[in-house]
Amino acid sequence: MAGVRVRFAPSPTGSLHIGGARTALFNWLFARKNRGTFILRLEDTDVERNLAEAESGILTSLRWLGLDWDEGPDRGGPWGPYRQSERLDLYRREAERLLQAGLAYPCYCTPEELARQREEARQKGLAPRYDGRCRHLTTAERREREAEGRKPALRLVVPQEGVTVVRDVIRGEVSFDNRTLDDFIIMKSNGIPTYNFACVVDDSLMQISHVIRAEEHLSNTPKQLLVYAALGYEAPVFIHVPMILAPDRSKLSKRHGATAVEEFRDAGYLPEAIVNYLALLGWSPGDEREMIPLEEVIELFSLDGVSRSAAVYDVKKLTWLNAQYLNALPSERVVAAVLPFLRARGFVPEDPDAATLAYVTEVVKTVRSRVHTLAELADAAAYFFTDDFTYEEKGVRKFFKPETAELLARGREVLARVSPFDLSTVENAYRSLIAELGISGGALIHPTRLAISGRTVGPGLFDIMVTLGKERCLARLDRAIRWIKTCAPR
RNA sequence: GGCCCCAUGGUCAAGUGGACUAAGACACCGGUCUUUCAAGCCGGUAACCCGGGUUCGAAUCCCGGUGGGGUCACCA
Repeated sequence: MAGVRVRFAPSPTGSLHIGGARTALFNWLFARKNRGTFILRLEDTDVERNLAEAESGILTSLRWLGLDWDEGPDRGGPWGPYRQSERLDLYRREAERLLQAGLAYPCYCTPEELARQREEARQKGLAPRYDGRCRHLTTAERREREAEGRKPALRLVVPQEGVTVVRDVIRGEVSFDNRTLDDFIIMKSNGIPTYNFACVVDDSLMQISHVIRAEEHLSNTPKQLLVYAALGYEAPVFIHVPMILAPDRSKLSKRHGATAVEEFRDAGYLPEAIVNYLALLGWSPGDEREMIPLEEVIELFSLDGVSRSAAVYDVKKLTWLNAQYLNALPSERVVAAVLPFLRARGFVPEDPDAATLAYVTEVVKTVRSRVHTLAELADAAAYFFTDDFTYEEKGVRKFFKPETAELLARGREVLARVSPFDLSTVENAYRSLIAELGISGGALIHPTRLAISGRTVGPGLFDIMVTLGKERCLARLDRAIRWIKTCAPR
């Protein structure tokens, strides 16, 4: 497909949530698949709701997910600027054209008056549409209102008959009776355009070829089509993708727990897993795999595979996929990702040296198959970084008997002589001791695990030992022996 | 409420008139492996919203109903 130009156009009123991320992803995939251009545009025309930090938060989330844009507010591009608040003169120019052509007109009704009109209509059981009362004001009447100091909003002249047909790649032709539409506002009285106007002006001027957005915008599309027609611009191809719903089947919102990309990041999810999961929500490559490398997703991506029905997102599946990635990704990648979590817990310094990094790598390899998130990984690995841990109470009851001290002392003795301190040598030595003592493996292994990790569950004991290193193992055994002698329950 | 979209297990989904006794995955349940917990492996429970058509034949096409969702702002 030649000349594909798509855009993701969030408004900086909050953080990027997974629904927005999925829309951005589909746009990005479509652009990359078709060697097109992915544009980021900020729709910051709502002065009231704009949040100062929101813009950088959204950009950060997008970058973190790996969804890079070719044109955008931070890097410019041939059709900029890419912030609507910086394009006001463009909208005014286009609005003026419409006004001159008689395709738009000033409306002097105040928001209060409009609210009252809507209320009245509702009382009568009518649709709350604007009745067009300012449409045929004479020049004198307009002047009169201007004299009162009224600042007009601008409305589009909408035909009161016929139908507007939206041609959507996924949904086919969707018809809207023009009588269900009204003369909607395109420029607010403060000189700032409304969404349906700014969006069309920008998509036209920025040469957008395909508008890929969530289905909630489907009913906006006939209005926008009317704007395209009035402006004399050709409409792009529309693709309304299914929405992502919360587990209770309602629209995603803050009260549904973690929904923002940064929340998932902070909870220890990998961008690889999130992107993979999101790609599969509302789209299917047609094969049976769940884990698909991004490069392949790009290759396989097609609008044909996008479904029509809304999808409920399932954190459990995301979590499962995250665990899959934790195990499949190169360990260096996992190390890099887990470092912030280790720093936050004070386990590694701000700027770890090569030896520390090598150690973290071993820890990651030892622990990663039994956790689902980076946060869990860091917690599960705590005893690899600090000697300051307590013994799990139920473990103490079960495995730390007075006579255990002697058992651990024997283990320590054997361990002290082990060389080299590698997996097979350590295991062979310990197993020999077990055989010699004529006890079950668990009888020695469980107390030892508790002694060196403080826990009753975790990686294989010998893996822990080797990763931890001889000195720390011996020290911890000594400490446990002392502890049992002084505080073990009788 | 008007308008619009949608409808396969709890969830994501394959399926485009016969190969459907309906795939796969998550979750759940069992088993297996094991020093524990995971992971892995093996197995199991579980779905075509309902009613009419069309057709030799319908999960698949049509109509109606029901259900869910979206949208009706000087928000985007």
